[in-house]
Amino acid sequence: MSFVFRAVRGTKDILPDEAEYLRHIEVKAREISSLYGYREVITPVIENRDLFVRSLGKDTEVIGKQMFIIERGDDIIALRPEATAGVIRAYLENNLNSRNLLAKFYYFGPMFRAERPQKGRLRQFHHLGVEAVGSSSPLLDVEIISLAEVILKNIGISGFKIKINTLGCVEDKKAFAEKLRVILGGKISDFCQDCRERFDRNVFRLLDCKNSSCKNIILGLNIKRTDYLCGECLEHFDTVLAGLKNIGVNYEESAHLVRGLDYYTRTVFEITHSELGAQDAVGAGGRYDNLVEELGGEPTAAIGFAFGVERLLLVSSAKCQVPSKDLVFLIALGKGAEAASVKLLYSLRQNGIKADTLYEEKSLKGAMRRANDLGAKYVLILGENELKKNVVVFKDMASGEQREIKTEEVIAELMALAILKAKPLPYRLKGQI
RNA sequence: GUGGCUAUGGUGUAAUGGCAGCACUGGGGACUGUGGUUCCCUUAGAGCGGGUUCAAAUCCCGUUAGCCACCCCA
Repeated sequence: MSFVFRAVRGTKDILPDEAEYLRHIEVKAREISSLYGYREVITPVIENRDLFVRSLGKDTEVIGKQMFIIERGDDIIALRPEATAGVIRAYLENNLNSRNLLAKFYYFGPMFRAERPQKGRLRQFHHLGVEAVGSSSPLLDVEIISLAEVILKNIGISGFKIKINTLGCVEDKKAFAEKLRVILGGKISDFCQDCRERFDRNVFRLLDCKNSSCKNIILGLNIKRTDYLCGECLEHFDTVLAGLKNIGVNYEESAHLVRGLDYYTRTVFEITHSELGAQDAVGAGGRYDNLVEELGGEPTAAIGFAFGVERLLLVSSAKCQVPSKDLVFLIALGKGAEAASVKLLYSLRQNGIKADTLYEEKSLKGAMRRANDLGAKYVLILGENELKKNVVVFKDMASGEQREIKTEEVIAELMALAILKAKPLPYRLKGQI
């Protein structure tokens, strides 16, 4: 083949089969989020770069290496690597905080990170997430985690695992980081190269290093939550766990679970799926009680999570049936029948019946084969013979039975078939049957 | 970002330096205006750029992309 353009590195086309499934996930998630009282917010894909630097943390990898930057004059704009910062920006900019109510949002959209692509890791991918801004109640932590679980179950995904931990409030985090640096500082030469680099950037990361000798050192230190969390944070976490048990959410406590974005505080969680390989988190989230203040608002507690939609798509147990309307396939035979069949085709659609036809000249056999391939429920055949008699042939593909129906009665007869779920469109074309 | 593996019709694959083959899909036919099964015919291929060789899908270098692990994260 000659030269063809290709999708840029790390991006991919979502073709109809997959798109249909993606939208199915989206619709389900919307439905359920709405049941939980969340409403959609649509924020721009581009934001001021500093918004992300401020919220995610300047030393994080996402900020340091992975942002797509657009410079225009003096403006430095970034393609959003995640949505939470933008949602909080919108919340403050539009004074949604002024009513002093809990604000509950959900969102769906593309995110961008210039990472090296891998399975489950794209440069443009989609997040489906929720944020609840304005309460530090542990019941809200429970609600958010439950919501994540309910969405997964309702889109037919099983085999996932919810891991949960608490990082403590900002003061706790700060104190713990200092303490860790003191404890680990002396032994830093025993750690792997990666850990030595992480020591300054994000010392918590040493706690979940996969290197076995690092792991052993950490385990040997026997670090307990009670050593570094304040009473309030401990109580908060206990209430969250009790709340999850109360409504039957299965989780796994993971003392070493940490997050790579600076804004997280207190409860953090991650949902993993074993079918995914190295990039095994299908979703993650947590509290960020400090972020609203960090972005210029009053101190306001908040929590949220996001799913990686493409990762949900990779989970094979998720490949459930997407319901779709049954198709009526119209076959016109010969030039003489063309005008009448076009009229019939448009009338079917006007009446809410999913209908299609063949635009290329084909033998009846070829046309039938196509109807079969498309999974047509019924076939209508309109040729010279039928035209003369003012009828169409109506064939049920499953039973193979067929009969003639008077042209003026076709629409009414088809609409009476409940299986087609026909609902006429409100705007009517002229001259239909 | 680091290390590694891979790249053959639309798809999945075979051929270890010597005629690019198979299956599926697509198109046509057997079956004149009736689909699914079966059978027959048929279209279509080496990511890109160099090099070695009489000869390269095969060996070498570069590049691009995908994948795996790390890193990071959803």
